Amino acid sequence: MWTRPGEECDESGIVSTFKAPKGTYDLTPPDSAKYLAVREAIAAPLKNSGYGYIETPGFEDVALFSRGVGESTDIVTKEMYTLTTKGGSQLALRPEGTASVLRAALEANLHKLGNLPVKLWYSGSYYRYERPQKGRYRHFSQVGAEAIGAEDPALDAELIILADQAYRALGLREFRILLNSLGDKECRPVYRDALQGFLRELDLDEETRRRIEINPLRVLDDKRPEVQKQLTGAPVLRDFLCDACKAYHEEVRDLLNEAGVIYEDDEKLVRGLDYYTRTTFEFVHDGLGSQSAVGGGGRYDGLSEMIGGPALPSVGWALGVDRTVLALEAEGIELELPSTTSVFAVPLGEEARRVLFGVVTRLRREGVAADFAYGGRGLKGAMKSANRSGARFTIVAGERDLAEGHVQLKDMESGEQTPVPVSDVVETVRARLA
RNA sequence: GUGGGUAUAGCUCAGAUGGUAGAGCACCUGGUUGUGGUCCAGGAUGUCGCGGGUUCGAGUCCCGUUACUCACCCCA
Repeated sequence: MWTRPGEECDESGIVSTFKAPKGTYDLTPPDSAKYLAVREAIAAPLKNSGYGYIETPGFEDVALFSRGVGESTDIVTKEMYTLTTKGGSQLALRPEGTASVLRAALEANLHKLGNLPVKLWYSGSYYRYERPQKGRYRHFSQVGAEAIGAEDPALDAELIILADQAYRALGLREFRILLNSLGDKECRPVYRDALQGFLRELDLDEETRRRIEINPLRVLDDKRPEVQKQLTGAPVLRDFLCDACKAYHEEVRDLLNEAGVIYEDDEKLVRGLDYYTRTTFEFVHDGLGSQSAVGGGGRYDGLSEMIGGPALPSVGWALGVDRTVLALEAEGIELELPSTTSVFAVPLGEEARRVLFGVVTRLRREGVAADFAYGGRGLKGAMKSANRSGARFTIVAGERDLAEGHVQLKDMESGEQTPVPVSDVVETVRARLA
């Protein structure tokens, strides 16, 4: 029994090929460039608005998530990748970013350095054990932002405005912003009771009835028509908001209006993480199929205390990188990514090889993106590589040219080729690229 | 966890009623012994997902299995 590279045999002799694990995928060139650009586009407005970069481990104590995200959520009860270390610690691959970032900020005492709110942004991989489908993967990528330690409607508005700005900068137009307030620890429990009373009278399956007792607000989100039909006339959270929550929410809405950000009030928007209070919002895109949320977030005034910290009212969001890329594709948007290579060198023969390799090295040291025809292909093949590289210029040289002390500099757009002395190549190229 | 769909060349896919595989794109070679992108001519490529069954004969029919995919659920 033999195998090809990337294949292995099991004991029965069956050949299998290694593949990315279920629900994951690899980012490879050229598509990977799009993901980098999306991450950068989302991060840019944050960097420009006082948010500092934070990076936390890919795994945390399980209890951080079960206490933070919430025991009643599917994320914690069904979707975490958990493991026990050799030392007996219970860890989980992070299913979301907020709890980790807050934990790290508390641990580093960032909130004691003065200057609240602490504004942070991050970018990384997250893991949830779910049945994969379009836009939903077991390993996914988010860029997030958190503003910790201030209760100020302008902060809620700022974050929504920055996300809106990021999406618009990417060229997205067909996304919608859904906005709601979930109330606080004063008014939400009253609403919860009223809603439970209403829901218990309905004809629902067992699973949903269980949800009524654990997290009744999420029943409002059920997509099944037979459920939605019964929900007409359900008590609406808006009617239960206390005066403080109402005023806060109105202020957020006013600020968004003044900023010209278009949003929709959606009193059924609840979101699946337990820590949210007051402002919640979601960015949805209708071109993605079932997984329409490209980003979401909200205020989480109680989370810090839930994980053992002081009272630190905070607000944040996370945007899905994978889903944002899907949204771009759905709108047919091609990002204008600059060519990665400016100059491509094609040597003919051994001596030219050494000379041009030196030229390429000098170009790179001068900050010019340059590449080289490796592997000894023929001239034709090397020119093909030059063309594929997207380089504006190709440098060709063989014995004939070197004998005269120059190389051929070819403009790949016009096809024009001119001899340039070897000693002047770097300067000439820099001048013509400028 | 529950349901549906799909699986043929590197990619996208065609192969009514069973008769042992095709297109477009991509790739390679030549036209141009030192020049890409256009054009012309030519060329290579498949255990038809895997295992079993029916049949003289299976890419095609039946059973099983795996993978992928979409939707429910959940969410970024």
